[in-house]
Amino acid sequence: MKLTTKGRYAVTAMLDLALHYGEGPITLADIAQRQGISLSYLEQLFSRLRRQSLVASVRGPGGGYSLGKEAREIFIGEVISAVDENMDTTKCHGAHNCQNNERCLTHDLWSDLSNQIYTYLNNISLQDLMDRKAVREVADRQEHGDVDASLLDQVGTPAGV
Amino acid sequence: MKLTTKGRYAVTAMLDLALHYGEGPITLADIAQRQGISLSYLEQLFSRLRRQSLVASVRGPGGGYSLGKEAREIFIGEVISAVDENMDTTKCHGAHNCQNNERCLTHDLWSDLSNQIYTYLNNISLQDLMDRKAVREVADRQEHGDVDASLLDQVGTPAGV
DNA sequence: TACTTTCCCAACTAAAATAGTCAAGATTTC
DNA sequence: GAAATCTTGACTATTTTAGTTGGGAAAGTA
Repeated sequence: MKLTTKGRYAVTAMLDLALHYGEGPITLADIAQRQGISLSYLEQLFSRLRRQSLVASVRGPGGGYSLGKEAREIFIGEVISAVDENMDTTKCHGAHNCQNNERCLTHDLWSDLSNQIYTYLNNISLQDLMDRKAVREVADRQEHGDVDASLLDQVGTPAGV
Repeated sequence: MKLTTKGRYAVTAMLDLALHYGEGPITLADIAQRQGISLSYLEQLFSRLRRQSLVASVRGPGGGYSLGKEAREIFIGEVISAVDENMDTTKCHGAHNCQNNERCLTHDLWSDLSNQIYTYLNNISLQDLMDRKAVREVADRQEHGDVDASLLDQVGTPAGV
């Protein structure tokens, strides 16, 4: 199973797009700055998101990205699938050849778990996230940039340290 | 989040122990052969399982490993936690400093997902797995070794190919 | 037209994690 | 004392992650 920074970045960036809906195309540079994600890395991710029609792009000055469909029609699972190849936890990716071409002892366990996670993430839309109070608070903070000055010198410190 | 071969191997090996309960200590060599896992790698995993008292060991000839408590008291989540350091999906591992020392946009999403997975895996015991029909079938197959001869030359082929 | 802004794309790379191997040793049984 | 088994730590190859680099193509603006 893969649920890494790649998927987190993709969902975060998509949520950023959703939160700025109505302001015209949003540039990756804006997202990169607001969400603290490398611009070049975002470009890679958006290349995949675009291929899945999850975002639409406009080139040139004033251009940028916007959601490919409505926020309530885009589900987290889709976004993660678009950038990470799979969210399957089985070794054989659904085939039943995990061990010597036969099903391994725990095949169904991982298969069930995958379904569980998949169902969970495919029932949460970007709109659902936007409706959450905590998300709106963070978005507000990012918007007005009223960051406590005492924290500014810690920018760039690895998370979790 | 980490749900990789390491965790899968650990659960599979523990389930093997559970299935052979009552036969005295089981050697890692047996498990390695039955489940197709490298012996040295199993040694690493069991070192951690033993530190968490999930297994008990007996040295010397006739020795091996047995479950540290009853199969119905050992939960999948425990086993995975013992070998993988964490199954958290948040970047900050529960702290709220994901972005510039503040909570990132999607913190709660990953936090909720982690709880979901954690709850799921901590409600399935080894005994539950043993009670599953599919598991018993695979165990039977492994026991009697009646492997289709046409498959034998495919042993060692990478899964999923 | 020239210039700038933006998306687009492919190749490269450093660091970390994964999935092991290898070598030595400690216990116990026979 | 020899063999079987666990125990430990260090080493290693491969893959993945999380980027960087460098070029381009399209579109708007002067």
